Amino acid sequence: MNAPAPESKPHAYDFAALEAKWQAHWEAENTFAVPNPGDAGFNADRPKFYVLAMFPYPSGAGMHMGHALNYTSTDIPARYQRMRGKNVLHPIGYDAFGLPAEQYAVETGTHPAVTTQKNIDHITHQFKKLGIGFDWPRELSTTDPDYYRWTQWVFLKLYESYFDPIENKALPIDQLVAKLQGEDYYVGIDGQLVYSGIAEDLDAITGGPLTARKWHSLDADQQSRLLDEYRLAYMADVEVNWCPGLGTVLANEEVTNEGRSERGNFPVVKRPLKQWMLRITAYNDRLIDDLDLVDWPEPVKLLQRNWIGKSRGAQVDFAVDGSDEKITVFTTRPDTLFGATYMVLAPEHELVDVLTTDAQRDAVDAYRKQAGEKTSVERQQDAKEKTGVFTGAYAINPVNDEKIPVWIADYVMTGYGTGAIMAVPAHDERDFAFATKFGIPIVEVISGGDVTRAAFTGNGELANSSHGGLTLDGLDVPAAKEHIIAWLETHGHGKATTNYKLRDWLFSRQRYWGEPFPILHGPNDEIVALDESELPVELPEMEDFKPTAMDDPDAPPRPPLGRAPDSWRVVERDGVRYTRELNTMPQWAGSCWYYLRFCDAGNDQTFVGRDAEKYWMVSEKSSGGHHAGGVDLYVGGVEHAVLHLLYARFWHKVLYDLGHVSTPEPFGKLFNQGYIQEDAFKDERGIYVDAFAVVDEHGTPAMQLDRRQRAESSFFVDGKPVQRVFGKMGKSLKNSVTPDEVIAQYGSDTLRLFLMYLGPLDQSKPWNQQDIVGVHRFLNRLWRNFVDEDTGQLRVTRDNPSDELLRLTHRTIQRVTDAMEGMQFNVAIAALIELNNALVSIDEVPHSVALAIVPMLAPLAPHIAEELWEKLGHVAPHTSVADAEWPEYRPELLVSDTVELPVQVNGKLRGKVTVPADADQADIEEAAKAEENVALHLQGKAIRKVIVIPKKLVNLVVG
RNA sequence: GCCGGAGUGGCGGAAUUGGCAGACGCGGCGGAUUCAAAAUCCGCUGGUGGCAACACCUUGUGGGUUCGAGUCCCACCUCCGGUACCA
Repeated sequence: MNAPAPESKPHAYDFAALEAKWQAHWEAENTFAVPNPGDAGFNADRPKFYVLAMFPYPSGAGMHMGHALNYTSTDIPARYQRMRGKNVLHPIGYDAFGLPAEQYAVETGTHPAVTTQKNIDHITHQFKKLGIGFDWPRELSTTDPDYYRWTQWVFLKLYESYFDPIENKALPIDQLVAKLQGEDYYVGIDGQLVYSGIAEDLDAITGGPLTARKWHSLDADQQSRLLDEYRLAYMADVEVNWCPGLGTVLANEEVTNEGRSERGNFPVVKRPLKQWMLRITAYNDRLIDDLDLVDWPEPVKLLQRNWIGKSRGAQVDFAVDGSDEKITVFTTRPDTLFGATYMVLAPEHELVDVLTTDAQRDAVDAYRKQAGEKTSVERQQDAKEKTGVFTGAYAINPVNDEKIPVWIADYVMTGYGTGAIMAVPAHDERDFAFATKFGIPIVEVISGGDVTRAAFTGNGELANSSHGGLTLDGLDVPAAKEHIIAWLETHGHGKATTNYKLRDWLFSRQRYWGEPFPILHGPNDEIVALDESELPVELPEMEDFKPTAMDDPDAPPRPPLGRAPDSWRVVERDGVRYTRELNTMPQWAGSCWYYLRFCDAGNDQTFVGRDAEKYWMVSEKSSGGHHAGGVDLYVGGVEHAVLHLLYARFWHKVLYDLGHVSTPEPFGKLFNQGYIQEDAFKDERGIYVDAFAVVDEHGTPAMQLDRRQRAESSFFVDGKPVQRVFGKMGKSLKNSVTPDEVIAQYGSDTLRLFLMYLGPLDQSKPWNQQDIVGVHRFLNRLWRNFVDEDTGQLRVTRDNPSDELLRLTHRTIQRVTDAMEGMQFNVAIAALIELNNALVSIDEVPHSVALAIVPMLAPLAPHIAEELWEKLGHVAPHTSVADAEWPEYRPELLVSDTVELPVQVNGKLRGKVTVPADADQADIEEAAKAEENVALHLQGKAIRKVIVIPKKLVNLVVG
């Protein structure tokens, strides 16, 4: 890229100098640090505005254009709201734990803390070069012990709490113990708690006096295990994605569709391991219901609802022929029970071994082995071609006592429902495909389709559904559901239930670079939580923090902290040797509550001070009860729609239940900004071409060279077709531009404007480098309108603007203000350009126009706005434009005695009339008919109807 | 397959929410400056016809509601994103 041409004029727009000047000023003055309630300088009269961009992972590559877009898009509303007179909290931090830093450290032999700090310094410098107005004193990193001390503290709160089913909220576990001691609860079947106050028929619910027990009848070990069943943080044997090659478990999203690790491409196997889990499923309903409280994009809410996946249906018990076992299934279609012609268990289902007959054992074992080795891609391919094997066992359909075969098949999964289904081939597409393949009977129980050809899943009238005293025939689907569920419940064959897709959150990682758990393990496997006063548990210094890779997928995991020195690993208390928990928390942990820490980042007494939390998190609207409060504007990519945003809501609700925060939801308003796409292009020889010399028309990208390139190169030809490659941004693909390069060439004001001008903020759009000159020209033109480039004199006059300019100015104020409120920064910039273009032809800018345009520019292009504001000199020296008032839209200035109306004939514009503003309809009608061009078009035709929309238009209907 | 989002000039995109479609920018064309180019500045630029004034056409396709539709309703097509045997 060419260096900027040397400026010939002594007072030309020198972005490099003035940006450096104002960045130094903001830094020296701490302009964007905002005081908390109780601090010096805190102004309680101002409303608050808490705006937050999802904090970055500080990678070695530094900031890319997506980051620049994200943080500019919060800086603009932050500066705008500040000018609207609010106390604005706009903080920044770093989500710095995680695998990339650890891997980089392993490769280079540098400690992750060192590389992390280096990366943070780099990105911090880039933020400052971009001119983002962050509240720097509140800066934090999740890797800082002063921060993760409180992450550990929240974990303790989770561990020390349970979810009370009656109160529908988290309570301290002590309260559960008190209730159990007070005999408010029985311990029923499977250890579930039964509240004695609501149990009318206790025996039925608790499984009878033999299984229902009181707290005191349990020994100490049983008591503690029972409590563990209820804690929000608990240890359990769970099926996890175990990656032997990396020596760690992986989250689902870290596993590719091919069943391999995203990093390193190692095989990943399912295996049961004892891991920490968080009971997010206790909050299923509240996580769904409270979405109504927040102002989020509907698609994101929907994504979360689908992710939680609530479905209502019934549990039905099927007796097994010749056995005491029963198979429990979940179904959303209990109305089709009479059409159940076989059962399917997931291959991993615990009853498979018990039920399989000797004759079928070999076939079943072979199938299970093969199913277990299937990758998810193969499973997907099997979605059409069903596989399975008969176990030899038969179940008994409770509604008609018919014997139906029990199969195993991998189209039924362990993870959902009970891992077993009743199969109704007539009314379920998957069952239909399976039954057709294996010759299982298809019984139609709902009319309306042709079940010899395809499953019918719609509503219709029940048929073939009578046996004994039970009949569903003639009912429609919803009525049949209701009827059959009542029947199942009275006959003890099942009950209405609700099922969720969401699983509890696997919270252990076998990694070094994460938060250590505040947990000790005793010699008898007992779990001991540390006391708050013992936090933080700092990561030990270690030479070798590499995860242990292994070949044997069944070998026990060996987390890196297992190699920590004994001084860290072993804790002695009262002569008993305890070992610290050796796993660390996943990367999501730190981001679950960072927005709270920003309210009171320096507090070393508590995770967030009461008053600070109340001030920043409780919005004015939330007192009305229709708004959840929380962060006023949270901006980030949709990729976090279900993970981070769900996890954070869960933690927040626990903290809310326990009385530590004031709002039920963390993020009142969410805005998803789009991605910047970085296309790359190859020509026919497979050689990457400069992405900036490619135009894309109708999806067929082709070379388009500008005049200079055409002159220079005989090799590349205009119109030569090239192939689009969706490659990663990078030098090798010739499509990479860093913010630093653009800032060096055009300045950060230009970059900021350009990023916003690319298109609507919530849409993804390609980086189109050649367009950048447009906004750069705008800033240059603006500068020239205000400053004489030869003398440096301000070209501003005290004269009043012309009516036309005054009108344009106020229309611009209105448009820019609306655009700011609606996050339509591209529209705001367009309006400012239009106003600025109107100034080109006049000698001097009227003072009143200057006082409108400069503040409006300030959130978007703050450096040049500061410089011009200072030159305007109508404010005290060293007062930042950031403290200027937003210009007021004064519609009364636009009121005119007359109004110009478009006149249409049959809906087509034929002329214009100017009438007095207070003209009545008859006057307007007369004027319209008299208009020259209109009269021409009327030409004697009869006017059938006249539509007059006051202050908008006149339409004459003829013919 | 299901769910969600979007289709407007050569391109990115505006359109006060039913009222002059194409703001603003890029690109293109023409001009100024320059020895020449880059950069910069000025003008023109949706399509078709016409020397012109002007006329007609135009918001993915087809229909509908309305005095009037890019905007609302119905059907369809295409692209992008999410998800995937969830019983």
